[in-house]
Amino acid sequence: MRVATWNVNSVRTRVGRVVDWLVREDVDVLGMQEIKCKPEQFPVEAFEAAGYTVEAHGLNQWNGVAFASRLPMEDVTRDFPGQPGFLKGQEGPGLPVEARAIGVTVEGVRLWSLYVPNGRELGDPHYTYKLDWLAQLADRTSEWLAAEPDLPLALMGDWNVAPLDEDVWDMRVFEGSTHVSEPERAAFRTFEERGLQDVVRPLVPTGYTYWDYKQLRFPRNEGMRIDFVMGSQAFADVTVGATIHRDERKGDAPSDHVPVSVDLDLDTVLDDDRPMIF
DNA sequence: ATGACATATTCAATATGA
Repeated sequence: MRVATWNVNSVRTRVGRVVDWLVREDVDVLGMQEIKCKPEQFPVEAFEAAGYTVEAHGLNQWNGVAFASRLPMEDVTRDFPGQPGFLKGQEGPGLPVEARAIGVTVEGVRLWSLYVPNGRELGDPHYTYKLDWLAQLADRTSEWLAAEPDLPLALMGDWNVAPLDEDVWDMRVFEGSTHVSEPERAAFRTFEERGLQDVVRPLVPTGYTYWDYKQLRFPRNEGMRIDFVMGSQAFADVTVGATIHRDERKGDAPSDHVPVSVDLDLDTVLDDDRPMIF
């Protein structure tokens, strides 16, 4: 089974590219971020014509996440429990929850498509929101894995954090900026402490997943690695391949992010106690 | 110092992005 994540930066603008890529790359399940539309505006027909069904979560022109799958999707969950909300100029609980998380189960694998808040600037209320959002998600991750230690689970999406210095082209440019600050990196590492691991980096050690549209960032390869597939041990155990699809940043009207895919071998048997039958 | 570039929406000017 091939699973992928892609911040498409408007699915209505990108529908042709996205569906072409799904078919060309033989992708079974795609988690999208920044669909930038409501479910009723989502171009489902193009996906269905290619054999995919869609589960979308969008409230307005901002944010928005979705799954497209050619395998059945079960247990569709919009928002994660305890997901913090945001409203400009206001603080505290009870704020509107943005469309930044959707979970589905495919072939027994639990998948989340996540669009982590940007943070805007250090000290901005949106930065606090980002850290709270990640902390709450980490707590849910702990609870999910405590309940089901052998669950193949992946949190995938646009994390809006560059965990390592090498994940940006020049750390000097990011001095004092979001995405590389120690609190954000600590928030990201929390997921590793709670039992998840980046299943792509060991297989694809270098490469960016995002290049700004401005200032010739892509031609100069001045990018950032901020899109990740964070898998549980059971998910990592069945991961047999990974690809950052850099070529999707080329050509007409690309997203500023490229897709990241992982290949799972769900027939892999790792249980040594199981009798072998030939 | 600003904008660049791209996307959305009350189609014009603003919000958002990383």
